[in-house]
Amino acid sequence: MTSRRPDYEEEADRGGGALRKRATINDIARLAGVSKKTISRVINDSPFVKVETRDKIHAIMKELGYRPDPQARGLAFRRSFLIGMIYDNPNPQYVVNVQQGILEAVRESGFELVVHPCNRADAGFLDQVRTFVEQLKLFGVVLTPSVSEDDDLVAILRELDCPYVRVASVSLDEAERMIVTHDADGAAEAARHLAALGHTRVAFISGPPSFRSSHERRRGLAEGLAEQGITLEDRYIIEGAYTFDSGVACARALLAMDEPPTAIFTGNDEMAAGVYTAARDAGVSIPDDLSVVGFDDSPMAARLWPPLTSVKLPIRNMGRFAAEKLIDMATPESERRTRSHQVEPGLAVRGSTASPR
Amino acid sequence: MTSRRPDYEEEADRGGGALRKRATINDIARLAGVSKKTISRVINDSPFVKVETRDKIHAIMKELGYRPDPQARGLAFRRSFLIGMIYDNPNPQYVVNVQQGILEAVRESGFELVVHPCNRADAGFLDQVRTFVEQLKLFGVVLTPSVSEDDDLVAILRELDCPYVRVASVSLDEAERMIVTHDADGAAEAARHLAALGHTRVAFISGPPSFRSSHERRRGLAEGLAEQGITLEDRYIIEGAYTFDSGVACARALLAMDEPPTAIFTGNDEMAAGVYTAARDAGVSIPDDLSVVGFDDSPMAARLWPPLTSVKLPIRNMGRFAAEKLIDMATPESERRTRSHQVEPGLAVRGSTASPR
DNA sequence: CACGGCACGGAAACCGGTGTCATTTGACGG
DNA sequence: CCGTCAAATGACACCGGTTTCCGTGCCGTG
Repeated sequence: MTSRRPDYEEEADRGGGALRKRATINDIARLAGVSKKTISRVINDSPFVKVETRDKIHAIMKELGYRPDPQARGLAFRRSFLIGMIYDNPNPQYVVNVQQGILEAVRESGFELVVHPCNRADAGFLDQVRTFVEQLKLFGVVLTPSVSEDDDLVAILRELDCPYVRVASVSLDEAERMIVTHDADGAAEAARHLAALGHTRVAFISGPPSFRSSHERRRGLAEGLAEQGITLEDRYIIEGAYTFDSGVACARALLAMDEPPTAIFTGNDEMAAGVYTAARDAGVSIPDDLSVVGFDDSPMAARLWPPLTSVKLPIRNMGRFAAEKLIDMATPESERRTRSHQVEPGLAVRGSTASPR
Repeated sequence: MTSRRPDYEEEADRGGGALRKRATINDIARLAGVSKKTISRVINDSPFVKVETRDKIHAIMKELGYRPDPQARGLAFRRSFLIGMIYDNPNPQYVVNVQQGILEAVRESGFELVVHPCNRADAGFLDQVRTFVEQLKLFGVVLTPSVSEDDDLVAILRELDCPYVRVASVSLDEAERMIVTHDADGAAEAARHLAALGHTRVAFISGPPSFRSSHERRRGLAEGLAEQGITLEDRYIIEGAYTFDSGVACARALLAMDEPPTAIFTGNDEMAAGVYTAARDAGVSIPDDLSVVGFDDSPMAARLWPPLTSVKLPIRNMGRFAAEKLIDMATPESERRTRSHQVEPGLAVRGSTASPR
């Protein structure tokens, strides 16, 4: 039973001094000459309040700078006004982008964002997430890969009656609860690009197999190449971890092969950066000796030299859209602004790809 | 009065189904055969409870998986169990690093982290932050540059009786509330490094003047150079914005000078990456024609080519230390593990610096 | 035997809102 | 003028804890 203890003092003068106490619902009720309940109705936009009454109450609220206490409301509602972001992605760049998007949507909504990293490999993973959601009585959560693919986790969220939106490379749930990134399509586009340049020995450095995206991106690549009559050979498929270091290691292995690939497609830009480093160490020139294509089109892609060709994913928008969907679940359909939440990958062609020698 | 409205339904069946209701303090009291008050005492680690009673109650709590409701406790305490991170840094890499550090400390403490970006240039900036802190009744906040340097903001936090820790380049408050990064020392070390290599025409691309660190880093650079009898000339000082694009623009301007600098020190690594791009466009080779030193030693520094020499700041630890200090404020001094929270900058020397021709 | 500190108990109020259900108000038809 | 019915509002318990303000055994001490 861990618990925050307020430096125990059973009955003591809690200092505090002359804090101008904030107005409460009772104050407003008294001043307006109505009951608490009516104030509550106004707070919650009940249609059963006379317009004049409502306006008058609004005026009083404004004058006193009154804002209902989220904690008290939450206690009664059995629900807080916090949105959670649950993630286990080893790539900080990805995380911060999604987060920015969520914050954009959250900022104008009155909710706040609680971030919660986790590790699916931990023994108590599910319990830990359950505790997080249950204790905070989260209003909803955004799940990013790979936790977004965890059906056990989703089952818990359903049990807890906690709304969620999953960001994933393929659809795993009702459309209402999904932001689908169609990774395979993006990878296929990269494949077509490489094939058009004349590459036939194409390698793939995947992310960890626990990420659905790893498989989707490989599948897309393989299918895109197959369209052009090219085979993605098993010997050219190697498993990374979505980290820079793993990219270096995998690229090293590929470049050391008797018949090394002429192009490497990586599961994300972090690993592509690793390929750059390994190539330099091996005296292999990009793009002359080796073409490289990344995935995500993170800010880093344009900063590398040569600038990295990369499958473009609107990661930030994905976060924004996910949060908007969540917030929409709380908005009456009538007031919901219809907005499109389609995510389509593209390909940003830069200097890291060229025809093989 | 913006407010989350639960799709109004005054009296409706809120679905929910057969949710196994969680145990409350009353259940525990009944089962333990004691009063609520005693349970409350146990929750808050009151010393006025017999050991056996406490153990027995703990056992019952454990069996029922009881966890006191933070919302209810918060309502009574007039305080939540959330820690806020307030930032306005334009560099996402910096933000995500601090955040990771905070999360490390927070994870094992029972608190949760709410992130709150903001913009000091906004008209309602102070009110907005006040609302954030007041509404959430934050347990405490971590302030990062440049909002950490805003005394008006701090005044509000004091008024709201909200504990805070400021991360800044110089001490601005009592030691208990500061994580000081001594940016000037780091910059001075970079200056000595460049001087030792024989550079005399050294330029500085600063961050925005609203960041104290911009001035500190310049000061440190100037002083370090002065030690070696070198002057940091005004014409070589140029103002960036801590962003990649600003780095490109500033470097372009510097390289176009009649007598361009032989070395550029940038306020952060993002801008250093911009210098790389501008140098390439101008046909200037790093480090042969131009030495570059960054600040932060972000992961990107090692990925650039040539790898970037950079002043090393333990950004992640800064976040961790800040959060630990905050949490310490809630821990009785007796139980506080004494830990050192010193931050010392260093210099990671890599391939982007060499003697001028 | 009086006294004081420890370890609790009990009832009620409180924190600041919401849900339930009853009651009042006003407009309208007869 | 009265009955009716929907609209508008109120009284009261409740959400899950904490605090207040007493009490009461129990035990050790002088």
